[in-house]
Amino acid sequence: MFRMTGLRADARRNREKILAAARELFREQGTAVALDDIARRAGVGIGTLYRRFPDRDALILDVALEGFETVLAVVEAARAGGGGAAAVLDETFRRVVEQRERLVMPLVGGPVVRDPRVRKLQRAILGALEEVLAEGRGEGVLRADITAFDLVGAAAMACRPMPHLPREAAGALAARHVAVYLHGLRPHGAPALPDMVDPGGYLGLG
Amino acid sequence: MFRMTGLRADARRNREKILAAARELFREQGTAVALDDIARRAGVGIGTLYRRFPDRDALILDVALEGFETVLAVVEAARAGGGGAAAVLDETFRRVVEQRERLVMPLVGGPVVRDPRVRKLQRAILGALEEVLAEGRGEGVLRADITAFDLVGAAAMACRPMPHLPREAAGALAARHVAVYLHGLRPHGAPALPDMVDPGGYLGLG
DNA sequence: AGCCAACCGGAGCTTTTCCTCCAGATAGGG
DNA sequence: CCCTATCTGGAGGAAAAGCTCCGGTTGGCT
Repeated sequence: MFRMTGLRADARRNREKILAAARELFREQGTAVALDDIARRAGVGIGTLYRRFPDRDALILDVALEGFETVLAVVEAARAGGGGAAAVLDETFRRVVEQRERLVMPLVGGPVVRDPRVRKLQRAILGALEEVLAEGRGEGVLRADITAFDLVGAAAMACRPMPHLPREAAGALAARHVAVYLHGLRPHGAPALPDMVDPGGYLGLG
Repeated sequence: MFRMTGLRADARRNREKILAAARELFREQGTAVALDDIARRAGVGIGTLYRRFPDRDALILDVALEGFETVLAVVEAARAGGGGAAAVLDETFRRVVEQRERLVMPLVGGPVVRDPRVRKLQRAILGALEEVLAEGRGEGVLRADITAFDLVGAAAMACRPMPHLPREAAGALAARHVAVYLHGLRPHGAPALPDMVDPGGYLGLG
């Protein structure tokens, strides 16, 4: 039989439940949330959580990794879908908003920032977006001074947790925001942007 | 002598230090952060924190209140500055980004949402923005389907904490994002927006 | 079906956080 | 400068969270 990972089926299921609960609670209360609460919301024992994630940072890291993987998959799927650069960006942001509750990249200035797998995913995401931008500039549908970093930042902002709002309202807000932002990316009559500052490394989302 | 509040000078100073530390830590780690940590970062004893803020919710509420007050002041100052609606929005968002580290409205679906002072400030902010929008539509410089709620949401997104980035990089990112967003608010060639969903109450930022 | 390596849950010990209380310090009016 | 109402910091008991360990359960191979 095909094994997705080296884990047994029940273990894999529980791992997913824990990650889902962690995503929710990180978004609602931040990464300082009690691990007991995460286990409780996941419906597993605390021992199960600690077996799979030796400490808080390991859990944060895995949540972040899945988030970055999802983003990369979204960008690649949008590119594979074809169309011009504008269409690719539309599709990318549409899917980012759709999956924003999964895109929890806890934004912690800790071990996550230094993890090589995270950095590799970041490079892949930025690289793919840069290619899209290059195309778009060639087609004249995108202003020239936008960087891939701007786009990742925009995605991060649109994915901002808003746990005080009903889910659909938060989703609608994000979708509308992104629509305006994308429209603002067009070169026609665009005023100059403030200077970029080197981010020096890690990019994080919601 | 003029008393800003009923507090003694040292008490007022410490209150500010505690709020500043709380803002930082809420942004970095979320509202579940240990209150001891907040007192330590503020450089005051834990007793001082508890005397001023009887529990976590009181602290969260006061941080939120100051944030909403700041936003309202920003909007009103921008309107007082004059110019057309577009200029008012430019100025509003410029200052929001400038003060984004102070605009911590913890986004917790708890007591904050129900506090009457918070709701009053929200109404004032939304009301002021609606007037600006009405002007802007009259002048033809703003697309007609944008709501005040969209604008508050945009501000919240731009204020998103990004503690993993150097401060200047995060600021530049926010400023550039807002510039693109504002450009996207112009009606020329704008595609239709997704439908709005009623937020049902509380609005929160950063 | 039968077996066993892998996994589960939570009791329970340790560490941290919560919160109260009060002896000593200080602002600021007279 | 002195007095006192107000404020401070941190010790310390209670409560919660962090973390480990092991008896019992279960998936999945044969």
